[in-house]
Amino acid sequence: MRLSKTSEYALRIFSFMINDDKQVFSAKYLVNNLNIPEKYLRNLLTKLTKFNLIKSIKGRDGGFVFAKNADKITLADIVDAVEGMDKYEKCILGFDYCDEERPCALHHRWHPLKQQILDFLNNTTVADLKDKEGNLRF
Amino acid sequence: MRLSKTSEYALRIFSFMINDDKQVFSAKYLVNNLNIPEKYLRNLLTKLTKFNLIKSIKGRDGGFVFAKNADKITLADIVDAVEGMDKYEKCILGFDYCDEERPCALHHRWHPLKQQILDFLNNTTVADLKDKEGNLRF
DNA sequence: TTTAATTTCTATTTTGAAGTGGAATTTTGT
DNA sequence: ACAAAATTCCACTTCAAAATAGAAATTAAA
Ligand code: SF4
Ligand code: SF4
Repeated sequence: MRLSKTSEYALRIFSFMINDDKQVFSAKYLVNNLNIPEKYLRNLLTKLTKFNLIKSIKGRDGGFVFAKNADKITLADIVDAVEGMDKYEKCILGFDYCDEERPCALHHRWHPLKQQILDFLNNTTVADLKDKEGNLRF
Repeated sequence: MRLSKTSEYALRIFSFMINDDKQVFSAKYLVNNLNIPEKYLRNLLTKLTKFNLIKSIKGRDGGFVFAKNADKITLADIVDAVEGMDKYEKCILGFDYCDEERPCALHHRWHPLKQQILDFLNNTTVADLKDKEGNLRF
């Protein structure tokens, strides 16, 4: 699998937030803890805000909080906001259209696997990223 | 899944070749049948030649043929030649390293799926792309 | 031997993702 | 009111993938 780098960044932001005790996460705090270029991370946070995945609190002692409950934010939501999910729903051979009636030679082998990937992205939520054993990395 | 566009092109080349009766495929013939920019396709063909997946026959009436039996060419071989398989073996969160002892929060859910994808790429060969029902698209 | 049909080489341009820079704006604590 | 701490906005740069361009080299048919 190959998500865009920006999607990886975004997932790591949520993975970090759900596993940290803080309530409000300032950009500075995230910069210090995630290994992401400062400016790029700040832009990304703004972007995620616009897609209503996180909320921003401006001004002193401000920062970012989840915009909704963590179990309502799926990985697909995040990827979709950042780079769009379209690519992942399309053909592996890059054809313009896809006719289920007359599929390409890879269809039978690829389709079930692709479906599993989409299910994974659609059904895994940020809440699922919470470390329950206190042993994980994020 | 998201292969690079160039990998998609490459897969389509092989998918087309295995399903066409011709023995030798000139670049011109491929250009006419695959929807790929001419110059880009030509460059790609020489690249695939260098990786010994196809062989080139120069001069008049020349073209390209499989360099080995189609069931010895895996999808992973093709992707690896074109863009490298590294990315697909790495972490979904983009961490620099991956410690199996202390994995990230997604590991348990993602790893089996990733393994299936790698198996798919490693075990599917060009021969598998052959249309046996005379009904497929390529 | 000539010629036409090919592949090959080297270089450049375009495009979109990733990354950077700095000023403007908002809000809260004091 | 003031200043500090934060987000937001707009513009620019860098980098790699994708696409393009044209000349050179190779070969076999006629
Ligand atoms: S037929 Fe299936 S595998 Fe082939 S391009 Fe369409 S969706 Fe993809
Ligand atoms: S722990 Fe597993 S899922 Fe997480 S980065 Fe490593 S390989 Fe990927």
